[in-house]
Amino acid sequence: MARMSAADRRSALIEAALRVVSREGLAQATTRAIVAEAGMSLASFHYAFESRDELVDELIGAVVARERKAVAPEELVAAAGEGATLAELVEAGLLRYFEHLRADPEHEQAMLELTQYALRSPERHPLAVAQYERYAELVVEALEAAAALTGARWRLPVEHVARVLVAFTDGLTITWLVDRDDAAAARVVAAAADALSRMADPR
Amino acid sequence: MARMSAADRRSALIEAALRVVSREGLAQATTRAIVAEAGMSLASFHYAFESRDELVDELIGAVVARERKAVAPEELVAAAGEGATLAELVEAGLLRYFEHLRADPEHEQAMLELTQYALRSPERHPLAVAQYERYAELVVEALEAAAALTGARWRLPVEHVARVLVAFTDGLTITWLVDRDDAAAARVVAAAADALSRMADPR
DNA sequence: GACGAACTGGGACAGTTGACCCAGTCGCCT
DNA sequence: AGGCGACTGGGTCAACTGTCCCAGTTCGTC
Repeated sequence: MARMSAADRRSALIEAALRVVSREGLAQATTRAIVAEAGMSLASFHYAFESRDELVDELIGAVVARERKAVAPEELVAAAGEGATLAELVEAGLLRYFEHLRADPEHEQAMLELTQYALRSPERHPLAVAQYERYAELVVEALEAAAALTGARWRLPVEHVARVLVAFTDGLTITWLVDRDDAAAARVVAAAADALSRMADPR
Repeated sequence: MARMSAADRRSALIEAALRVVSREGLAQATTRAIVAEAGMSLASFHYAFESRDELVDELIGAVVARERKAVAPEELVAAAGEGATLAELVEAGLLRYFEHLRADPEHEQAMLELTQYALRSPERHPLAVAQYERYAELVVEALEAAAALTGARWRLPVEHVARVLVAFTDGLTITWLVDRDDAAAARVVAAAADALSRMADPR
């Protein structure tokens, strides 16, 4: 392996770890599997990280930090049409997320596993909380943009609406990962969009 | 350890395994941890089961089979009041589930972990599918009873409605396990009940 | 009470895993 | 060019885990 700085090595290992976790699950993401994926020796691992636990913690932090807006509101308007209602916009956004899930199911499965892992120990629980706060944050932006675009007003604090949407999204994710039923997922999306849009007053 | 039949031993081990998984997670549910919980020796384990994998598969089957109606419709009527609407009944049912979740979060977390474990290997995927089919089945019964009690009629096949409700329930579960925010959970419940009840025509 | 089969306990073993150590090599700075 | 600190590779270790074996014990049946 070529020489690289400790910082580069850390991120290379984190990338490799994410690939291993996605492909084979967290339990199979041993130090050896990760360094093999990254093409390094075991010593490099412990040169860059104190322990496997430290890497997993960083991995969670990294995936959370990288989580990007799945939806740019402008695109949604393009997708949903010019005079789209709030419900239509929300539905278009959920469908966008669903496409993302279908394109890379293993990634979402990895996220779920990382959440569960974090939930298992008190000192890591905050990582899971941060992960979901990040989700909520992204959703808040989207919901505000959607309301602005349609002239609607959220009747509840938008953070509350976002939290509900995050829950719906999670349910959609798990159930689809289990049954891979696209039509059923579409019904969840429609119901969620309907419920969500009722939390706002139209313009 | 007293003598017991292989069948008794199998179920005792499965019970013990469920306790270990709930308390410490699937990864920590080693053969030794399980027999310690059951108060047996390691040899008894492999006398009763071919392998740890076999036990885990049986465990999934067992928890799925044991999954009982969380809600008896009559109780819900009592809880929601005599002239309750469909939406109120659905909400009462969801709240009943939520109380169950609050009373034993570790159990629901264990169920989630078992699902994810099953999702990870093709030959076990059907176990997860069966698990969710069982959930849907229970929900179907409840939804039909609720519709009958209020004289409402589901506009979609009730199986479709059930699948949506299962997804909402999962989302509620995960997000609450993460943030333990009861008020936020109540909002999810209300939104879900609203969305669901719109899938029916009132009497 | 004797007998065979069912059952049990303790120990053993090989494979895996996280961690680490040390001798060596490389790249940068002076 | 030389030196020093950063980095690397390979080997090693103890702990843990799943599995298995075997000598012994206990139970139901005759």
